[in-house]
Amino acid sequence: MGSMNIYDVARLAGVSTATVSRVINHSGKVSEESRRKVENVIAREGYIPNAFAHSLNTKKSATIGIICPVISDVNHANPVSELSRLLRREGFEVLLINTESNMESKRAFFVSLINRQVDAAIVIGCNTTQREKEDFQYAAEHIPVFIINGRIDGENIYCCLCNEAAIAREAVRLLCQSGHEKVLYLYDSQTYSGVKKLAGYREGMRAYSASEPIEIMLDSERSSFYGAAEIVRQSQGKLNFDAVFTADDSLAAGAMKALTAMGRSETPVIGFNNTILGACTSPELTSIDNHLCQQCSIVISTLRSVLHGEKPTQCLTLEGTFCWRESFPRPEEIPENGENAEGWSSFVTKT
Amino acid sequence: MGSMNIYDVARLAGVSTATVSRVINHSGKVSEESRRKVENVIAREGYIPNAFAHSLNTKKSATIGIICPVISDVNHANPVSELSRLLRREGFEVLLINTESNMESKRAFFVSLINRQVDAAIVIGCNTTQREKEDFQYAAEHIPVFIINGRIDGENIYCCLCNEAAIAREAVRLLCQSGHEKVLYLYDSQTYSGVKKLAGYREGMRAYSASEPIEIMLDSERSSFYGAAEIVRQSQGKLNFDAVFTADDSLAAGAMKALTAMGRSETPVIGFNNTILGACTSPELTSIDNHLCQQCSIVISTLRSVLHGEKPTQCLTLEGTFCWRESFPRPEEIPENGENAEGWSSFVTKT
DNA sequence: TTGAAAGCGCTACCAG
DNA sequence: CTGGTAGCGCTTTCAA
Repeated sequence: MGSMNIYDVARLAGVSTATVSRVINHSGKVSEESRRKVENVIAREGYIPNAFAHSLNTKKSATIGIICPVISDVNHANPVSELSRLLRREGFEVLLINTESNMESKRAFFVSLINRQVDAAIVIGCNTTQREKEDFQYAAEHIPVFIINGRIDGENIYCCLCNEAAIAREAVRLLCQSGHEKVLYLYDSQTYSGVKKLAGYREGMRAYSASEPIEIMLDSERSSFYGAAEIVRQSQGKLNFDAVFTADDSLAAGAMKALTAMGRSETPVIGFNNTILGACTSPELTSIDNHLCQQCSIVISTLRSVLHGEKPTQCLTLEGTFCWRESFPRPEEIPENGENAEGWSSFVTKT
Repeated sequence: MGSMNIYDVARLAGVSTATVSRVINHSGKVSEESRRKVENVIAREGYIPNAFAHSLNTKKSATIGIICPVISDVNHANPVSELSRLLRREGFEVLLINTESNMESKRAFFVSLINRQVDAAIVIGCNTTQREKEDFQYAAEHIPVFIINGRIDGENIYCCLCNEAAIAREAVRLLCQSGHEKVLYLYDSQTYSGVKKLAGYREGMRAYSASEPIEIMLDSERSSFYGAAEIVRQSQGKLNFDAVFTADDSLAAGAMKALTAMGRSETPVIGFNNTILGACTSPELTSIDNHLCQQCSIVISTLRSVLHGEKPTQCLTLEGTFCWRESFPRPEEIPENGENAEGWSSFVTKT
């Protein structure tokens, strides 16, 4: 049974608990014979050490907390999957907190993680409120905090994000310069990332379009797919747009569904986040990849170095890239004066 | 800083650690004045108790382990989301293990959870191998084990699942009786659930079709969407089928994509698991709902009663239901002799 | 209602 | 290389 402890093992193996501990943790010198005796007893009795007692001494739990807003959203599930894969490889377990909402205060979640002695917290996305900033700084007084696809500056806080504003602006440019200046923008989140995308859209419209921005913010509590479909359907005759750009593929998929039903399937549509949804729709969806997966591996390597006592760069930014599909095929290059739109590789910049 | 312990709080509040402990855990009698003093110190100093030291004494961690094969798969992300929501409501944290594969031995994962003293393990899906069975029974010697959408019998193991074989058989019946007897079945997993669906398909073909089963198992390591699309495309002129039934919506979506490209978009298609994918495709996908979400809440209530020392029913089975959409509209009812195909509600049966 | 003190299971230091 | 032992931070008798 599971009710065996290190004293039992020591007794059965005829050694001290100190020796058993050394064998279990591969620490210190142990004679071949002692090791063999201890390992035999452990295997025979099926002894499993108590990680709590261990951590109480070492002050390390080998556990990382991940805070994510909505794990059922593929944009969060993918990073959680990638992070847990990488963390397992490094010998960490994952304590997962699904906040179920973006805007709620994270204070209690951080307390929960600190209470459980996680070695670090990784947060997927963040907001732009003052409160959010304070919550992160509070947590960072106890444990290092890492942010994927979001940014908050502060001691002991490390971020990795995508320059989504720039690529959103670029998307608008391409839409406009291919003759579609009335770009409808659909979004449903006000996270850091959401704010940046919106800003990029607005900049793009200001720079390249003769018409005013046409933005619609959907209720983030509802399904983005159905919400977007409904909005586009209702826009019939009211809204005057000739292209659609969205903050997420699911919004784009919904919009396309409605457009097709309205006989406007030729309207250019660009989504965001490059999910599998884009391949399922017809026409297939052109989308923007914010390289979440790569952000994860960057964060993990930053985490590793922080836990080793180093002081790595606190904020890294990737550039987004287009994934061209049918809903807006790659346009002939229309270079902006002097600029070159090529080179949207996953180039890493320090800040 | 976080380096404060219960002794510091006791000293600052002018009471003993026992009293502080009582205040924190709302246990035992504490005078109003002592309580106030302690609470003030805790609030002022931002003291966060060490959950490990607590659990070392109480032998309860208020943590549940969830083992799921591939969290980036929406069929697993949804249950994890629902489970974590329900568990949080009950005061539990979640230790998440993403196994990244279905077939690997779960032994090490269980050990990891037991080592971390979780109060119970919830596993999403399971296999049918002898090894799997042994792993579960091993784990169940230490902690109660709960299975969502899978079944393994044994002491201290509790399951909730959907009668997927029955509804798969029913799907085949409806396809056949509406004039499509050459049903192609696409699948890519050999889990308990996968095996049952396949069995249902075979039974259905035996009972209602004049032709032999046409089954293709795809490589589960590859994308099911693209894999299915490729298989169907390659089947051109080789395979003779007039309907498609798949073990998952993503396979169905891929198949439909290929069918449309081949000018066969009128071919009936039925998917499984009723995901959002089905709404994005065109034509929209008829699918089967195995009520995973409901399974989660059943498992959580079972878990609650097990942790309270009760002995609830060990296995509960739900019936699946059809979600009718364009790819195979609800047929006029074609009752089997005497039977009635109505009533696919989420009826719960005991075993 | 309170506090002293003996653990919970394990680690790590120190002496041998 | 080994073992004795004093903690890690908290809970929980048991007496007061």
